[in-house]
This record gives sequence, structure tokens and C-alpha cells, in this order.
Amino acid sequence: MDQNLIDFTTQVVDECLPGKSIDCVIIGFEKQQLKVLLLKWKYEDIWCLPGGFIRKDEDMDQAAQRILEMRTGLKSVYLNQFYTFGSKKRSRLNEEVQLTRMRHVLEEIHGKNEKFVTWITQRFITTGYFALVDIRKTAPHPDMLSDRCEWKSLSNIPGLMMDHKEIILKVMEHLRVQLNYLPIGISLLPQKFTMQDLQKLYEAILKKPLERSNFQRKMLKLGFFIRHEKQLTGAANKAPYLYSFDEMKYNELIEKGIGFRY
Amino acid sequence: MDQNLIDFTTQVVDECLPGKSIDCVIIGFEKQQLKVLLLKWKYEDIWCLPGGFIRKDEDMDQAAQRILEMRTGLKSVYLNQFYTFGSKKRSRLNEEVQLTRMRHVLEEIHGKNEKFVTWITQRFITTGYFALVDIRKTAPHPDMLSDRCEWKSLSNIPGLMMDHKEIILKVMEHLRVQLNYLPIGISLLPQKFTMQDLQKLYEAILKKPLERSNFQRKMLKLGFFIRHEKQLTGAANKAPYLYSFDEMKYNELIEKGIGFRY
DNA sequence: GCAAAAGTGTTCTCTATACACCCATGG
DNA sequence: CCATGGGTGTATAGAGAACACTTTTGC
Repeated sequence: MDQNLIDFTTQVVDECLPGKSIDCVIIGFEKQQLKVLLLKWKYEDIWCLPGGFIRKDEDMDQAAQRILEMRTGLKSVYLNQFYTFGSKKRSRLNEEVQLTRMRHVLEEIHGKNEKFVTWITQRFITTGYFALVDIRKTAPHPDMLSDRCEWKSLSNIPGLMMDHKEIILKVMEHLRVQLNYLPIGISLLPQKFTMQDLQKLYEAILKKPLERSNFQRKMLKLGFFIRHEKQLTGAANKAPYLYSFDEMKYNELIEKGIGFRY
Repeated sequence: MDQNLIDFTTQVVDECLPGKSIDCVIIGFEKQQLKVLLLKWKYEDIWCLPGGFIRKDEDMDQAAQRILEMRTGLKSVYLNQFYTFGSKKRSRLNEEVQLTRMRHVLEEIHGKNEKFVTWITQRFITTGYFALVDIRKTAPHPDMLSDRCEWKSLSNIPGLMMDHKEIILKVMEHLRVQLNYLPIGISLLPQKFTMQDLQKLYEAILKKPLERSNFQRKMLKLGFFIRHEKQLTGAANKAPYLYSFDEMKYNELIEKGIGFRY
């Protein structure tokens, strides 16, 4: 296990571009709540976004893809770049507070690969990517520096490293503004879902309630839904229809932007 | 003059972050056409976006600000990051074709500062910024590697270095999608303008004609225009009113996004 | 007077919104 | 029976699109 860490840090220093990183905001939707995938640092109570570095022989987009796959097991999901964070204060881990908080991990590595600690504590410019995934299809997996990898509700984010909180906020703003051009429905929901699921998803992103009956009619009029048999929920009320997307039509419309006002 | 070039290249290598650059798409509007500010390489018939590097002690945003000011003389105009280009093929100048085309410049520098040529021909990741400026207030100024700095019509862009054409296309797409959230009117037009000017601006960005009378009414209803005396154009027709923006109201609405459909 | 562009008006359609109403389900 | 949430209907206000009409200007 120790050898793994040494190999990993050596590889990073030798094969990756210095001073440039990628952070992924991997977003899911479960129990009517938006969630984000986070990693917890070994030994310390501090969390961070799944991130990584760009190999010298790899496109930045490929690197993001690779990082996403390593943390979730997922290939070919919606993944897009949204912003690059370049504040001069952005040095990975080298701020006083950070150093103190991550002392244990860095000390462990320092004993094994001093070069890596120098490499990783320099100033970094990070490019943020966001992915929209179906939580139920993911198999979260921590990286070499973390011991936990979990879905956290957006309304209840733990203490984050550096500016990672800011990065998440930026994504949420991006989601809201670009909503009409993003395949949120098809990416975040399970194959079959109810109109209520979809509405709650929109409400979570827009952070405001929408009128139930109008939402349903507006959505259905878009014409990319397939209606299935009803689902008996066991609740004391009428059972809702299940829907799925006509993927062709859905993607076509999302490309152009569904001209919606909320 | 030679000493300047040596000083410049030495400074860049010593004081800037390696492998990271900034390219600015500086956009203006004149004679009812969108224009972009471009530089022409010394000795060669190849053009490029105004760009530069990030000093080790400077935020990325500050660097973009500095580059913009050096090329246009402008401070505090609308300037925003829009995308980061990280293809592995993105090495500044080191592709065969590029090397051939830029032979003269590189040879000149090579004789004076070999280190710089190595530094600048490595793989670069560049972050694109776009600025919206009033052309009439700019004083274009070439950089150390170029001998011309000019406004070029978007419909007639000369041969560009590397992926700079792609970068410009990406900006235009961004403008279209984000239109309701961008202060295009106040940034690109002179202080006083006619409704036709504004309409032509929107049409240039959206690349489609808009209905004159409806455009006028919709715009005026937004409530951030100040109407001034009429302007006699000398043409054989009714003189149009001049307008300016109520900056407070304009910026407020742009923040939220003017809920427009075109 | 005439052509051309500006400004305003009118009509029709479509959308958004609010809310009423009935339906299905389990207790 | 009732309470709860689902699905559909309807009425009203406002936005968008097309186009008619009038006004102003220089020739």
C-alpha cells in the first residue's frame, strides 16, 4: 500500500503538467435533492472535490474524463468545463490554515516523496468541470489522498479545502443560467421517473417552487416524453404515470435550447 | 529596440507561470459590424489574438486586465473569462506549419534569447477572456512580437495562428447563449445611439434579422433608456431619436438577465 | 410629390399563471 | 367516508409576430 503511494506521487511529478489541475463537480439527484460527490482527506476532517492533474500527453478534457471515471466508474456521461480558477492565492495546500489542517497527510507523504510535497504546494490554476450523473449507477471510490468518497447533499456541505466551496457555487450558478441547454433530465434522473421527480429537480436547481399543473403541461408539450404504465406508490393517493425520455428528440431540443421561462 | 526584446523575453521566462497563457477576444462594434482586435506577427502574414502570460504574483484576472490595457489603453471595461483550451496539440508555435510560418520572428529571438524560444514552444493551456469595448475609445498598440494591431471585421478574419479562429467562434457562441446576461449595449455602443444601432448589434450577435417595430417597442418597455433630441442624419427620411442608457437600471436588469426571446 | 426610414397602432396567436375541478388510492 | 396527490380544464393577462398606418426628412 505504501508502495502505491510512492508510485503515484512519483508518476504525478514526472508525468503531469505542473501548476495546472482539474477539479470535478460531479452532480447527482436523489430523494429529491441535488448532491455532489466529495472526498474526505485521510486522517483529517476536511473534504474536497475529486480532482487530479493533466498528463503531458493528454488533452485536458481527457484528463477530466479519466478523473471522473476513477471516482465513479462512469464513462460517457455529460461532462463539461465551466470555469478556470486562477487567483494567486490558489496554491494547493500551502496556506497556513490548510497546512495545519492537512499536516498528517503531507507529513506521511513527505517521508516518502519530498519532491511531491514541493510540487503540490506550488501555486495552482485549476479548471473546473461539472458532470451530471445518475447516482444509482455510480460506485464512488476514494483516491490516494483520501479515505472516503461520498455523495453529500448540496444543502449540507461539509468543510471544504481551499476555494472548493466557491467552485461548487459557481457551478450552481452556471446550471441555473444554462438550464435550457443542459440535459439535466436525462442525465440526473433514472430511466423512468415521475413528473414530480422532474419538477423537484428543476426546483432544486432554480431554488424556487414551480406550479405543479402548469409545469406538467409545459413539459409534456415539449414532446420528448414517453409515457409508461402507472406506478402504485403505496401512498394514499392517485398513482402517477412513469415517464422516460425519447433520447433523440430530447438531445435535439437541448442542443438548440428549450425555450423555457420559469 | 533590440534591448527591449531581450528584456521582455527574459522577464517573461523568469516571472511568468510556465505552460499557461491568456488570450483576449476584444470585441467592438462599428459601422453596424462586430469587430475583433487582432495582432499581425512581425515579418509574416499571420495574425493572432492579443495574448500574454500570467505573472507569478498576479491573479489570472489581473493578467487579462493588464493584457487588455496594454493593447487598447482601456481600463475597467467589461472583461470576462469564457473558456480554457487544453488540447494536447496546443503548443505555442511548435507545430511544423507554424514553425515555418513564424520562422523569421523565432529566428530573430533565438539569436537573442534561446531560453525564451524553448519556453514558448512548449505545450500551453490558454484561458480565453472576452472584452466588450467601445472601439472609439481604444488606441490599439502592437506587442513585442507583432508590428500591427487592428480591428478586423468578424465576417472577414485573416489567417490566424493555431486555434485562435476556434477561440473566436467559441466566444461568439457564448455571446449568443448568454446574451440576456451581458451588458452588450452599454459596452459596445457609444454613449448616444439610435435604436437601429442597437438592433443591428443584436442582429450581428444572433446572426438573424429582427422585426424593426417590435424590437423597438420591446426594448423601450425594458425601461432603462433615456431619450434625447433627434439626430438629423442628412438622409432623406425621418430623423431617429438618440438614446443612452440609465446605467443603474441597465446593470441591475442585466444582472438578473433580461428575460428576452428573440 | 416621392422614397426611405422612424415611430406608433392593431390584430392574432401563443404563453404564462392562477386556480378550479374531478380522479385514483389507501386508510 | 376522508385526505392526499395526480391529471386535466379554463379564464385572464401579457408577450410575440406580422403588418398597416402615419410622420418626418432630403431630393
